[in-house]
Amino acid sequence: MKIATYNVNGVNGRLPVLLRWLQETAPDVVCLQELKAPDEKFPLQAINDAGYQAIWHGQKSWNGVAILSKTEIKELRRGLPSDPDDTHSRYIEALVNGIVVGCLYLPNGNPAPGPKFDYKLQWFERFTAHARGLFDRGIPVVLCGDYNVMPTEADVYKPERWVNDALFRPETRQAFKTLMAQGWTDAIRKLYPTETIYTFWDYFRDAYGRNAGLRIDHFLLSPQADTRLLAAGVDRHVRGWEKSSDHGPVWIELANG
DNA sequence: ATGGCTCCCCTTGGGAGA
Repeated sequence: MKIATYNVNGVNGRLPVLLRWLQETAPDVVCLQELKAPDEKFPLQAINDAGYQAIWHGQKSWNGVAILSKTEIKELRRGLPSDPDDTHSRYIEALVNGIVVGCLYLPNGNPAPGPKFDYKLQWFERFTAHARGLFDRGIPVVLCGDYNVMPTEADVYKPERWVNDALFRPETRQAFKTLMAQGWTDAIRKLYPTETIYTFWDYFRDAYGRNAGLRIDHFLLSPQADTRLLAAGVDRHVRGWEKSSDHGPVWIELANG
């Protein structure tokens, strides 16, 4: 069973690239972030025609998350618990094939310090509290998406340039560590502990051509999912396509349960 | 330190992204 995550940076502007990638790699489940579209503008017909069911949580202009699946998908929740006033569409969760799949788009948080950074850290705490509950259920859980965190210096092309950035500040890395301390497995780092692997290359200065990237899209696995991990990777070449997102798709392969 | 590029919007320049 192949599960992928892809920050599309605009689901409608990205539709040709998204469909091409779906056809080429045929994941069973796909988590999308940054739809940048309200619910009524989600391109359901094209996604159905590509062979996927979908649930989505949209928002005009910003954010927005979705889960696509080739098989039956049961929505478990949209939005995180504990802040009904949060208007950002950044989390959606479903049960697919006996696996809980959480799709997240963690806030960027720049500029830091400031209210946006505060919101990022608060969102991170709410997410970590929710993750605790999922972890304690003792079932296969996959939490994937754009975490907007480079966990270590190995995940940044030039760490010294990013020390004051909201994606790499000590508070942000500490929040990620606190989450991981619950017992989650970082799928990419488990299989490739020391390799340089990026999931994002910005649009400026030929960052992709220079491989000046960041690893910010992650797969966290509960122990019951981790024991089924067969493979993981980044579809790096997709970033080189015409009209690409600034992120590349990331995926894992799990053994059948 | 800045700005480079690309997305979105009741667009034509601004906010946000990372």
